[in-house]
Amino acid sequence: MNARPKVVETIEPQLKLGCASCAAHDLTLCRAVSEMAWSLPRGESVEIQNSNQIVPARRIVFRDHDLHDAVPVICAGWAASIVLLSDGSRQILSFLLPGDIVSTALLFDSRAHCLVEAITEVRYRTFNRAALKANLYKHPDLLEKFSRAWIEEKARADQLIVDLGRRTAEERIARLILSLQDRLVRRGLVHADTEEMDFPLRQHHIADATGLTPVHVSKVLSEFRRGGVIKISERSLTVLDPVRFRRVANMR
Amino acid sequence: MNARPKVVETIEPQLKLGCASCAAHDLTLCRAVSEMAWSLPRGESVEIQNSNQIVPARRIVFRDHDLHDAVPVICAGWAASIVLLSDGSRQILSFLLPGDIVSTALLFDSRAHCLVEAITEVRYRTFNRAALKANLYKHPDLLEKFSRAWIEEKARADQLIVDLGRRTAEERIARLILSLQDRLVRRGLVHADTEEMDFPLRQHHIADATGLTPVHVSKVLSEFRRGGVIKISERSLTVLDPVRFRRVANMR
DNA sequence: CGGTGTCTTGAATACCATCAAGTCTTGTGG
DNA sequence: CCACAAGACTTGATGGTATTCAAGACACCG
Repeated sequence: MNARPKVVETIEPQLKLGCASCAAHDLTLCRAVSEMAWSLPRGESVEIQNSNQIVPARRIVFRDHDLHDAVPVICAGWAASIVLLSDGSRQILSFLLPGDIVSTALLFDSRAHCLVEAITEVRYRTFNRAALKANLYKHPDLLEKFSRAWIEEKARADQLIVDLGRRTAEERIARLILSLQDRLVRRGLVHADTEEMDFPLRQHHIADATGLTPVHVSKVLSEFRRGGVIKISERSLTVLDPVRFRRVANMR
Repeated sequence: MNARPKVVETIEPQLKLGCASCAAHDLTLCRAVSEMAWSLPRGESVEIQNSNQIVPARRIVFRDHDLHDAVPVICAGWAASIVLLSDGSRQILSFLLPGDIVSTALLFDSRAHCLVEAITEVRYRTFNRAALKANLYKHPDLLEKFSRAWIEEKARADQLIVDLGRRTAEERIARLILSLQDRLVRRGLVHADTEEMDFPLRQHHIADATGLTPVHVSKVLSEFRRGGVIKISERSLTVLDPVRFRRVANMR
C-alpha cells in the first residue's frame, strides 16, 4: 500500500468500496442497473457474474471483429477505440473514460467493428446483452440512460468529423483537450481548485485522435506551453488560461 | 404533366403508387411501420397525417437546433446533414438517400444538432416519435430495423472519421463515391447493366463531405477521368474500372 | 442580357508530413 | 546496481499535399 505505482492507487479504493463509489456511477448504466436489480427475481441478474476484469496499460482489451454476448462498461482507467489501417497508421475514434459504455452499438450488434486498447490500467464490468435488452422498456430509467449515452456517443463522433474535416492542427488538439476536460469535470475527476486533471495520453495518442503526426503534435503542444496557456507534467494537465485556450480552440 | 422539370418526373409515380413502390421501402422503417399499422386500433396511427412533405432542391429541410416531435424519413431525393462553422465553412456529416432516417437520435432527442439541406428535390414522411417509441418493443421487426439503421449510421460516421483523419484526397473522394454507389445498389438505384447511377452532387458537396476545397476536388476528379476510371456527365456517374478504382480507394 | 452558380486551370503559398539526429526517461536482464 | 534497449519527446531541415488566390469558360435562369 506504500510504494505502489500511481495507477493502481487510484483504482484500489473503488475495488474495495464497490461500484457505488465510482466517480461515474450516476452517469451511465451502472446506477440504473443497480436500481433495477432490486426488482428482479432472485437469480436473475443483468450483470454477468465475476465480470470485473482488469487489463494492464497498453494492452488490447477487445480485438477487432471480436464477438460479444455482453455490453462492457469502463469502471476505471482510460481506453481508446481504434481503427487500424493497412499501412500501419491508426485512427482513434474515441477515448473511453470511467462510466463509458465501450460502444452503445453492442447492445444490438455482437460484432465490434474496431479494437479497444487500454491507455492506463483499465477495469471494466460486463452486462448481459439479452438481459439488458429485455429490461430496457420495463425500466424507463435504464432506457433513458441508454439513449443519452447513445446520443452523446454520436454527437462526439460528429464533432470529431467536423474537427478532422475543417479545423487546423492547433484547433483539433485544443478541442480534444477541452472535450476531455469537460468529460472529466462531469465525473468529478478534475481538481476543483487547481483545475488540474490526470492526463495519461501519450503524444502519439493525441496524434492518432487528431489525424496528425506525433512530431507535429509535439510542436503544437510546445507552442501552447511556451504561450503559457497549458501546463503538462507528470501525466497531468492544467489549462492555465481557459479564455485564451478556448479562443485557440474556436469554442464559444 | 408534359413539360415538368426532371426531378418531379422521378418522384411523381411514387406519389401515385404510394410508399410500397419506393425503392427503399423494405430497407428501413417504412415497411415495418406499414405492417405494424395493421395491428393498431382504429385512429391510432404512427405516421403523422399529411406528413408527406416536398422540399425543392438546395433548400433547407430542417434548421440547426430545430425541435422535432417527429422522426423524418427520406422517401425520394438526396439530402445532406451539415454542420456550419463560424468562418463560413461547412462539413457534411452524411448524405441522406431514399429510405434513410434523417437521424436515428431523433427517436429519443427532439433537438437536431445539425441542419439538413436538400440536394435534389426531396420528399419525406414523418412518424410520431411517441407512437414509434411506444411500439418499438411490441413489434420486434420495428426494433430490429431501427437498431440496424442506428448501427449503420454510426458505422458510416466512424468510417468518415478514419477517412478524414488518415487518408489522402484521392482516397477520400474515391471512397465517398464507392460508398454512395454501394448504398444505391442496395436500393436498386444503380442501372444493372451499365452500372450507371444518378449523381446529383456538386463538387462543393464532395468538398464539404471530404474536408477538401472545391478547387482540389475538381483537380482530383479530372485526374480520375483522364485516367479512365470514372465517367461523370449529366448528373450521373459510372465507375468504368472498378478494380482500379477500388485500389485507388484502398478498399479490399 | 446580366447575374449567378459551376467547373477548370495555373501560380504562389501554407500547413503539415517526412526524415533525421539527439535528449531524456523507463524498463529490463545481467 | 548498472548497462543497455526501447519508448517518448524535441528540434531543425526539407518536401509534398492541399489551400488560397485569381482569371476565365460555360450553362442556366429570370
